[in-house]
Amino acid sequence: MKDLLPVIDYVSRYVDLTDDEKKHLATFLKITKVKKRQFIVQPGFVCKHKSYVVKGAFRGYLVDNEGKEHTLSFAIEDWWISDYSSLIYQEPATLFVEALEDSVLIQIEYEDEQKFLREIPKLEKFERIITQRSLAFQQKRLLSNFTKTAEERYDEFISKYAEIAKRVPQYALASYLGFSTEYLSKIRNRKTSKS
Amino acid sequence: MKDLLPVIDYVSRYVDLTDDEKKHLATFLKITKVKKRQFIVQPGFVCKHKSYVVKGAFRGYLVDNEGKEHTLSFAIEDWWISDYSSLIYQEPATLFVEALEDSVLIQIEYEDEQKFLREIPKLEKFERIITQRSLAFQQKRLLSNFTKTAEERYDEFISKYAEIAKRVPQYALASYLGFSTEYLSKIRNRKTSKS
DNA sequence: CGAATTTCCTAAACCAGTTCATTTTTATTT
DNA sequence: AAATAAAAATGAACTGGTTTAGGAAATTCG
Repeated sequence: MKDLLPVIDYVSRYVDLTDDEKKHLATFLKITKVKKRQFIVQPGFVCKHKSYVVKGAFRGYLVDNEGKEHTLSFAIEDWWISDYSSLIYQEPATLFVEALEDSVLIQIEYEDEQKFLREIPKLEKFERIITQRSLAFQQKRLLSNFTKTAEERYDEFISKYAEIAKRVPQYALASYLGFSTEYLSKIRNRKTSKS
Repeated sequence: MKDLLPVIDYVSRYVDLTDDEKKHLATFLKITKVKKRQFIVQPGFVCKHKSYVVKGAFRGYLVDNEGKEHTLSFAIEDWWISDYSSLIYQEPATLFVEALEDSVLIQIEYEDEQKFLREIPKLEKFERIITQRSLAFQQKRLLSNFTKTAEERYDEFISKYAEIAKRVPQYALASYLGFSTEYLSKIRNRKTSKS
């Protein structure tokens, strides 16, 4: 139970749970350890879990027809990650979700989640709120892609998510921001020569 | 009540409501008529409603620093529209939401929604599900922007949303797909000269 | 440790999509 | 039906970001 506290606490930020409810919720959680470069989601397989990062770093990405990678999301400590589409529709994933470091996760299985949403209706509210926030976040990202240049998006990311930028490889960052690694080098070069 | 049925039916697709609950929900809904070119959301003002389109067409867009427009969403009959960020955080909107035709809406006020979510907890589930679906949709759109060329995105949109493509102005469609109107003309030209 | 693999950087040619300036077509209003 | 405004088209010059191809660092792992 003690190891599962991070998720219990996370949920408690959004809804008040009784001790019984916390214990009940805990029975649905399980700890998973993964090594660097290991996949927790792969295209073709239905995504079975929603994962909370206790320790480590992850990256969710798609490989397109030309073999190019496009990063959809990162997750470090206290973030969640999965192939959202695959999870909610329980259809084969299109994304890879890969550990960028040796990591520790707390996972919730899809079927279990459906079960406890029925048993603890309060958690519906939790789900609704965090989904709404993800949606608002995604909307901002889409707009940022439309309205800003590559360099502006880079600057924005560095200032908002310095910690993530430090920990993930640069090709991953470039593919998250929507441009090539070569161009990222160019940007960085421009900056260091300026200052 | 009869005029409000479209929304009651919409909600009923996702959760089972008793007749009493339906009546209760109906008390929170109101019909609004708007003329073409009228705004239902404007930057600087807090977005107060979530709107369901009974009749007509809308477009949600942002105007960036250079004065360029970027369309985030369209809505025709049986779709919802609002400035989602502004609504859930109750902070000033960044988007315009404008009627593209004379239209009829059913609106839910923010405070009322908070109230009925408390009074009819079943509706939390409804909210969760539709928000999850919007999120999955947005994710696909982001990926499509990353992985596909302008022309591919155009083709995809035409085949998935023929009805919308027919009804909205082309500059709106171009700014939704993330390129200039001039380029959209070019694409269309390429197509007609081919066939 | 040392070899292999992964990651990062550089530079020149190139192209998808933009910008600018002007014209034609289509809606809207009186 | 004319007048005006809004939307769509066209073409030439341009640019932000890609591609290709190479070499230099940095990690990983036996």
